[in-house]
Amino acid sequence: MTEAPNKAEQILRVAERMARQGGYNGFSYRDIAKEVGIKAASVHYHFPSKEALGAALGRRYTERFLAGLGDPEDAEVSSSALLERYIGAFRRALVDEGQMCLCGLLGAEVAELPRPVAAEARHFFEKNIGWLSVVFARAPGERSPEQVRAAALQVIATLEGAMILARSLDDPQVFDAVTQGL
Amino acid sequence: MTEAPNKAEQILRVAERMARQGGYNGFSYRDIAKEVGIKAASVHYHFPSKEALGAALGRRYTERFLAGLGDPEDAEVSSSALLERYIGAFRRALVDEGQMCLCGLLGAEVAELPRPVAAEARHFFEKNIGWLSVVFARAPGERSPEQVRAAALQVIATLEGAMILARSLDDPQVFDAVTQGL
DNA sequence: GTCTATAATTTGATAGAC
DNA sequence: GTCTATCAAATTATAGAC
Repeated sequence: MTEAPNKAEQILRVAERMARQGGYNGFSYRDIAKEVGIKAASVHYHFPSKEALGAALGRRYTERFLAGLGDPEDAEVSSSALLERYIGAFRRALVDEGQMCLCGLLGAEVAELPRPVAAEARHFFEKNIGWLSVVFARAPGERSPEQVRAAALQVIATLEGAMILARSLDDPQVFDAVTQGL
Repeated sequence: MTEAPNKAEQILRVAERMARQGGYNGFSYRDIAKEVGIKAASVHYHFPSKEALGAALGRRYTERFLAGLGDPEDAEVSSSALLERYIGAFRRALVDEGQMCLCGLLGAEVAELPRPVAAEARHFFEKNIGWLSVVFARAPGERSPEQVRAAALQVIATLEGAMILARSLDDPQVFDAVTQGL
């Protein structure tokens, strides 16, 4: 059974969905409140400022995303299977949830975001680079740390771009056409 | 000599720069007016609605971007040189101008954009796919139309993602690390 | 924790004078 | 073409009652 989520959790869920459609400026306290079934002032009780809410969204998204990926050092799973798992995480977000990667969208807007929110977007990517670097370091073949990092950056960039393309062209198959190259 | 731009052109320039930093909801008529040196009401004379302004921004950006790429069938230039030119166009936008690709940012926000604006973002990508497909069809080697299109999609996705990553990590070298894989 | 009430500002947009 | 004046609505945020 899924526990009945508390209000803070409900707010985060609703806000995340909205942020992943329209970005940081694409949702308001009133929008969230209406959907959660409370008043905007009550949202401020849980998240005093929008900047705090935005940062909480980014933090939560990063934690959940990384938890879903599992341990990149797991000896039971091959490095190629881990890469497939990584790609699958983005694919699910796009195809099943019908949404953009939260931190991909925030990253695109990063120049105009409050610092704490921008910091969370950056943190998401640093963590993702770390995870993929472990995977690529495990894969057979000789590679320098720079090459490992570059490979990680290439995968992340391709996936974020694939989501943008698939959504702009309104065609989920575009995502698969792009990722077949990974 | 550069001609003194008329007001509509000045508005478009200022608005584009703002949109490429913060997205469609990241600029206002007042912001633009202030920088151009007129009043917000005067901006409405040139662009009656924000949706119309947003669509004009996308159209203009796409035209300028494609014009800068030149003819993909130019026999004087090799297909590999054309690909480098394509990558260079994104690199300049990021490194020299310090900005995101307008349509990459709009594409990320596409789910919450007014239809005419979303249509321009889509149009940008369709045109880019067309341009790159001509280049890849010219390159040596046997490829199906599907493979050509997939290669084009992969390049575009990688470049848009590379911009997001480089900006989020505040490190232009990330762009080069990603594109060395193309 | 949630509410009402309200503040202060910003937003996109229009009417009409010049 | 640009202005002043104005609008209605939306925005983030706070104070204080319950």
